[in-house]
This record gives sequence, structure tokens and C-alpha cells, in this order.
Amino acid sequence: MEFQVSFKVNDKIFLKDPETSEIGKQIVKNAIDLIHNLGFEQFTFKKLAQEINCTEATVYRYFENKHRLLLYILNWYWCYMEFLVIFKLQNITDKQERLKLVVDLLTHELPESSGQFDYNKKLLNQIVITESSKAFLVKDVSEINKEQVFKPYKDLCSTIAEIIAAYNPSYEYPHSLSTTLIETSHHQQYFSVNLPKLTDAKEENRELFTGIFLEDLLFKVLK
Amino acid sequence: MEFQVSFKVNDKIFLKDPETSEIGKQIVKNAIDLIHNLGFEQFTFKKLAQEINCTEATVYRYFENKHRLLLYILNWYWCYMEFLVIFKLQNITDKQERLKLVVDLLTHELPESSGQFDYNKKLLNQIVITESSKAFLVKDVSEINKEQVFKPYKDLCSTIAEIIAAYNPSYEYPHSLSTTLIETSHHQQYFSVNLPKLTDAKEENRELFTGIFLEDLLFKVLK
DNA sequence: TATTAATGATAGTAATACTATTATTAATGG
DNA sequence: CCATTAATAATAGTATTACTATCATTAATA
Repeated sequence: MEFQVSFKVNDKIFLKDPETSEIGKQIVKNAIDLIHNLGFEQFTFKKLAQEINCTEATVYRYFENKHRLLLYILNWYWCYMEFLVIFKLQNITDKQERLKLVVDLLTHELPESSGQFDYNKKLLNQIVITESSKAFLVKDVSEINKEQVFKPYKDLCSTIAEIIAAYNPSYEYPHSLSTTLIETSHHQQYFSVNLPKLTDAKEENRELFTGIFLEDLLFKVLK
Repeated sequence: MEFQVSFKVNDKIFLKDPETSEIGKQIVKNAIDLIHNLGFEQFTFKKLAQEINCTEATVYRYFENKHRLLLYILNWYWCYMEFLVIFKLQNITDKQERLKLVVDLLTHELPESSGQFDYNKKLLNQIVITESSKAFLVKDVSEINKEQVFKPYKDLCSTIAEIIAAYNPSYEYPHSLSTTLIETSHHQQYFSVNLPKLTDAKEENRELFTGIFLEDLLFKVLK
């Protein structure tokens, strides 16, 4: 027996819920492939429509623009990551162990779950590393923030901040440390592959290195 | 008597050196204003040309595209930042003091220098915080990296890494820590203004807070 | 004075980021 | 089973973006 986990992404992000139709699922699935292959800047709805043999207009019925589609994908990831954190930490009482598991989750690819409806986790991970900051480094960030489109990221940040605070209640910057862990995990992995002079990692062991670097940093900061 | 500092930016970044003409200087100066006002995505060469009453074609004679122009601006910043680090640390032998000054420089606006030819440092700072990761989070990063367009960032990273290594020679990840300081400085300041739930800072004291947060982190990590 | 370099003026193209309209098909409800 | 509705296809069209090209004009220089 299996159980399935699904996430309700804020429905202001889409015009029509892509989960409710086959073509909607194809849009998200192929968007992940295409954003990974082309990079977000070169990715267009026209290319996506060609990929899944539908019309551009159809894609526009699901998402206002490609930025919203990126947000949808990232929200899915952030929700899933928060779920994984909570799930994997269940029954683990040792506070140090809990933090170690958080670092592991943040620095390693998502596990391939067996759910029927499943995104390519390897590509999703790459997209998060390379494109996630483009979701919030935009001129209208304050506008779209009102629509709660960053809630899953904030929730994840907050969940990790609580685990930090549980380990060391006197540490004063748990939220900043939480986002530093998340963002640094992305940057260090990206640098190790693309700009190796900016890190001490080697490409071969980027996930492992990033985990070791962050764990070392985390426990020294919280000591 | 004054002395002036100028930086030779890698000449593969531009087609024609904007420093060599009045209109070239106007292009860079107004680009900083416009990128700040519109955000990099909405910024176009057409709008820039309108701003300085020249033609789009003229702008294209200086820079291949807007990404190169952003790189030019960022390279200027990175060079200037490295200069400031080296300059301000002259004659300071206390290794802890040296690190503190680095954090100060990374978290506070650039000083308004009195040079004749001078960019708006406040806006430049904002651009670095908001747009700098868009310079390297691109699909063709490896291609353009071969043209040495990230050398100034790497040099800055390396300079700071040396200061870290001087403080604690046994610390194993000085480059990763160096880029973590730089990137985290940007993110925490950005979050404090735009997504305050992701940080413990308040907007009012974002520079001060980010400095305190990073200094605390740095010295605990290197202890 | 002739030459060259820089810019302006103008035009044009392919791609992007959409919006709109109408026709067709599929699903559902009575 | 028919009528209705919803979803999509097919098609068209617009404004903007990201360029490239050409030629005339002006300014600087040799």
C-alpha cells in the first residue's frame, strides 16, 4: 500500500489548476524539462506549446506568464521540501541530529518518490539551484508578495528556523540563518559546477561538499 | 591634491570602451539609473537610448546586449570593492580587525568618492544586491566565463579568502565562506526590504543588521 | 583639404509576449 | 439522446524586444 502526498499550491499562481487536466500536467512536466534545457530566459510558452503539441493560447489559459509558471514549480518544490523536513524529522528527538538531517535534505537531490504523478526530481533540483532567485529578484516583488506567492518559501524558512531555535534558543538570527542555509546550498552547488574558483568544492562531490561546508558552518555558529 | 582610481574592465565585455567618449559615459551612468528604476528585465536599450537622446544603434555599438552592460557595471563594482578592501586594510595588522572591516565594506553602501567621473553609489549598490546573480545564473555561464568576464568577482572572492585564511589558516573552506559572505550580504539586505519574513532584520537597519549577522557568523565559524 | 571615426536617421526582421475570435470536440446533466 | 457547457484548436493580430543594416551627416585628425 502506498500513500500519496499532494500539495495545494496557492491558487492565485495559476489561472486554471494544471492538476485538473492531462494537458495541465503536461504543461508543468514539460516546463521543467524545457526550463532546465534552455534556461529560464530562453524558455517561452511558444516553445512549450510546440513540445506538447498544443497551442500557445492553451498554455496562457493555465498561467498568466512564464514567471507564474516558474513560481508554481518552485512552490511545489518548497512545499515538498518542507514536507520532507517534517516527515524525516518525525520521531527524531536529538536536536543535533535534526539539524544534520535538514542540511542533508537541503544539499541533496530530492528522493525519487513513487507517486503516480511525479516530476523529474533531478531537473527540478537543477532548476531550483539556477532559477529560484529569479522568482523573487524582480521589480514587482512587493506586489506579488501580497498574493502570498512566497508563502511556501517562508514556511520552509520558518520550519527550519524553529529547528535551529530548538537547538540553540539563545541564537538571535534563526530566520536569517535558515535562508542563508537554503541560498548558500544553491550557490555553492552552482559555483562548484560552473564557476569553481568561487568555491572550495570539486564538481564531483558538490552535494557532499556543500553538506559538509554547511554543517560545519551551522554547528559552529550555533555552538 | 587628489588621486583618481580607475579600473580597466576586461575589454571583451564591451565592443567599444564607454570610458573613451562622452556618450559612452552617459550610457553607463544612465543604465545604472534605468536598471535601478525598471529592474533588469524591463530595462531595454531602446529606453536607455531615449533617456540620453541617442539612437538604439549607438548603444549597440558599445555593448553587444544588455547582459554585457550589466556585466560591465558589476565588474566595475567588483573591482572597486576589491580596491576598497585592499586600500582600507592597509597598515592594519590585527587579523580580526581586518575581517571586521571586510564585513563592513560588504554590508554598507560604497562611499561616495569625489572623483570627477562617478557613478551613483546608492543605486549601484541596489543593483548589485538585486541584479548581480542574474549575471552568472545564465545558461551560457561556462561560455562567457571563458572570456574572463567574472575575473573581478573571483579576484574579490580570492582576496577575502586570503584574509580569512590569514585569520585561521586551518579553516578548510575560505573561498566558499568568502562567496557566502558576499552573497548573503545581498540576500539578507534584499529580504529585509522586500520579504521581511525571510530574515530577522528590520528594514530600517538592514545594513547594520546584516553586518552584525555576518560578523557573528564569520567569527564563530573561524573560531 | 582629405580621410577617418562616430553618430544619427531610418528601415527592417525575427522573436517575444501576449489578446481575441471562432470553430470543433468532449464531457455532463437532465 | 439531446442540449449545454467547458476545453481546446486554429488562426489572426498587436506591441514590444532584440537586434542588424544602410546611408547620410558631422566632428576630429592627419
